[in-house]
Amino acid sequence: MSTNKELAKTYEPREVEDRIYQFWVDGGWFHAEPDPDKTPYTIVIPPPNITGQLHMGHALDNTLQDILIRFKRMQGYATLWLPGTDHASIATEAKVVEAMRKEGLTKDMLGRDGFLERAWAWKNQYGNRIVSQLKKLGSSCDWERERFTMDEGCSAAVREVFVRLYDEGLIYRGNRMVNWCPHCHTSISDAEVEYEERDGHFWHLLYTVKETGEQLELATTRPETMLGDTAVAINAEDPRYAHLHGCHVILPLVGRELPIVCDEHADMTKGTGVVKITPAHDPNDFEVGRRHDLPIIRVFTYDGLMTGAADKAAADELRASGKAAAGEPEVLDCGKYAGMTTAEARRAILEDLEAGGYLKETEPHRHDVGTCYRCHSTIEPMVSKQWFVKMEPLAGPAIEAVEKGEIRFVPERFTKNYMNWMRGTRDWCISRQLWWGHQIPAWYCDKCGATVVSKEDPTVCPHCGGTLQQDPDTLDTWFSSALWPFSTLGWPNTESEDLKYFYPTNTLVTGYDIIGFWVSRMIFSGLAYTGKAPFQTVLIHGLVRDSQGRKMSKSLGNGIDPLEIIDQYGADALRFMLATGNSPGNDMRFMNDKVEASRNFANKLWNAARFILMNIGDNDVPLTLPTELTLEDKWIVSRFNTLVQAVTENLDKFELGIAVQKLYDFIWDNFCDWYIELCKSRLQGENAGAARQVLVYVMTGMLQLLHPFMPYVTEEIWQSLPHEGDALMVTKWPTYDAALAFPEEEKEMERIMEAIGAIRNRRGEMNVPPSRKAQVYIETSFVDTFEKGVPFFQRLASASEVQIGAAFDIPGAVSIVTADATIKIPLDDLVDKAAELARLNKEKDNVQKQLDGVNARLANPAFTDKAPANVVQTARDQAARLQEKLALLEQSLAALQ
RNA sequence: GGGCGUAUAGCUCAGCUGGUUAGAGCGCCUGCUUCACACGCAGGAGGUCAGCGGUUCGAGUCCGUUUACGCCCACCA
Repeated sequence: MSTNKELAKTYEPREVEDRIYQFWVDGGWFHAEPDPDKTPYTIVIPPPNITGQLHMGHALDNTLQDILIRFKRMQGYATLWLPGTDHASIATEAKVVEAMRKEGLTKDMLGRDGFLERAWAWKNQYGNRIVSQLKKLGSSCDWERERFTMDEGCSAAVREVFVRLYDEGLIYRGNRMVNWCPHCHTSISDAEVEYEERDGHFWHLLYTVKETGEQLELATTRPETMLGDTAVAINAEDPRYAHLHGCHVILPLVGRELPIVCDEHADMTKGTGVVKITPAHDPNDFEVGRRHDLPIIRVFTYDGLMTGAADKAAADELRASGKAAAGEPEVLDCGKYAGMTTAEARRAILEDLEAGGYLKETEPHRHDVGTCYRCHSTIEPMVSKQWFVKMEPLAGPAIEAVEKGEIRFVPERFTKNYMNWMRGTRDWCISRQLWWGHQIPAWYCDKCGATVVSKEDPTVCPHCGGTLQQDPDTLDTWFSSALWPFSTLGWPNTESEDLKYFYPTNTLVTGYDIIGFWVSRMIFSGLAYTGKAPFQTVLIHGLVRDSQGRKMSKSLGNGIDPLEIIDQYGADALRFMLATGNSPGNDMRFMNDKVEASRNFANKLWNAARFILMNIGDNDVPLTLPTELTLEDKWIVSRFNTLVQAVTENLDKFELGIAVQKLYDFIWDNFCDWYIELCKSRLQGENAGAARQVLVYVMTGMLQLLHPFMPYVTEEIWQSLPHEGDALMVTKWPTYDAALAFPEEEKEMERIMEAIGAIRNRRGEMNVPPSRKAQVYIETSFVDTFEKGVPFFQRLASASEVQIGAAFDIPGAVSIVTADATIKIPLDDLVDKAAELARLNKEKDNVQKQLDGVNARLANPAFTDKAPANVVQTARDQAARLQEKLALLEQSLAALQ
């Protein structure tokens, strides 16, 4: 079937993309089903947040995935690219709260159910935006399988895992030090804390020793925590304070008596060697507190204010009721400081300390401050009752799987990154004080205080029949993301056909910035719950930066909208640009020039197709190669054959940037600049049919190889060329064919091309316009080869007539020497004899220099003995060629004089 | 304090397991209304591959070291 039609002079992506995308969708070619006759190839998408808008990072990530998927699909795999979105608990909740705020509403006013209703409405309204944006990019996802981290299946998987881990003792609840974001009003995991360097101070305080009356100097960066101090630590080995063992200090402003404890945490070499201990608000101090069984006194509220009488009363009441869990902190009524923000309290406390003579010194100090990854508020370390996943038993197998090579990172260096993360990680705080997300499947009995953890919602307490309250908290978003590779395929139903067929997945494509957040958690989750590594290869890419190398960010306003780029240059140009000049794991800069170059390339291809179509006209073109191939046919076919092999290999090795470069070079340089030009004379003559066949054959092959990178333009062209089948995207990927390798013809053709290049070069240097044709005499021992090239010299080297022979006596002619021939062109009137002489001499020197170099190597026995035979042979051949060229140059020089 | 990355043409970057004279795009210079394409064609200039040392017959590529920049991790009062 062929559907020839006129193509516009320039490629107009806007008129093509949506139509082609719809055509693919209608064809059902994105959809995958388990097929016993095929091998599966699966990628699960890193689910973008429903709050998100497509940014360059998504564009890169999804372009890479689509390239791999389209490649594998054409190779005949049962290819599944499973799409979906992430509920993004904190981000979404913040958006919904913000929208409510504008209406004067708060969460508390709506209540949990009312709030969730609004959140779902928000999700339904905006959650699909990113999906439609992914489609714009050309992503060939199986949209029939689109998933959401809070859909029924994913939620079931979450509960299954939670209950299982709880039963195995790997999930526990307790009062621990967590990172508290006062702004988002929730705990966050260690991974979600970002450290920022900020200016601060060391405040040197004086605490009076009760027993001796001496003043103990200690430094702190956070004086507002002093109200919660429950001890002062010194090092047992410190001779300066040996006499204070067992003594006490009086806490300034508060008057509380604190023990002086000996603890390794106190470092003799730092400051005065004395540290104040605030177990409720510092991770180190918390540990010191546990070692010495110190009271934990909380002085901040969860809103980041100083605690007051009401807070204390609430805590005391809990305590009195007997329901307080182990390690439940006491709460201080901060008196005059109550209700202040921590920053206000810091100022007030410092003033009071100074007034009381307790502040010895203030010293400027830069230090790292933990901030919330979302809102960048300063994190308050707080003792709080949260749910945790015990990491150590899970990390072991996850480390092993990578060590054993079951999972491979590309590039490999990120293995180290992963290992560091896995080895160093502490227990994972998974509870969040949010409503949007998976509510923790734990219930507490009002009556007997029992904790019930269950997959199904229980109605009454199984122990005493009392009423149950479900834990109000939700799970960390990453808890469900961690299950994504299998929860989306039907797990926990292990009989699911999809799960059996498509899992484990093959390749995970993501940025290095979420190895800790996501990749590592998927790995230990997959191993723990399915017994299998969730994927074989993790292809890591870098960040897309702005043209100055800065991270694209909202606050800088330097982000570039991929959709605008698509609108302006086309999705193919954007994709091609993102895949070009980039190696795995490295950051890249976004530059308009690069997109433009890619757009130009798409247009080049388009015009090559136009040329072919124009020459096809009404003729039928068989989709095979003609029986008789000319020299130039064999050259391009053989080169293409090599290209197929190279590109396939590169793609198999995830060297997408290299593959795309080879395609670019072949299409532009070999095919357009040479082969099409070489064909032109033949297309006018009787042999045009064969030329058309080869043109269509090679063009079709190029379209196939390029399709994963530039799906739209290739499909559009393919549809207008003679073709078989419904769509380029489901044609069979080309394979190397030994019968189409013509190394001899390639060499012959290159001799001719070199000669043409040399002539152009000379004419260019002499500023001879192409319109001035000239006779060309070729002295060569490759007469047959050059005979075949006569029309090429005429068309591409401005030759009028071409003579080929052993020797020509053309007095005053310009002479051009290649390794295979001396070319003489009578352009007497244009020749500056002196310049000609100088040029020939210069070239002779150059050749001589090269020859000397090669000869020196060949004369070195160490080289000839130790270097591989083919390398030595190459050097010998080269020496021979140079020798020959030198001789020809000398002849030309002699003739000139 | 650990770990990692980058340093190649004016700019942005490729260069996989070491092997002829190190490549591309953009920019620059010279020509060209050549019947696909000026989003084009032909030609050209431009690089001691950050410095130093080493391994090797041979190093942009491997090893060591120095410098500059960037990133990640780490509880440092």
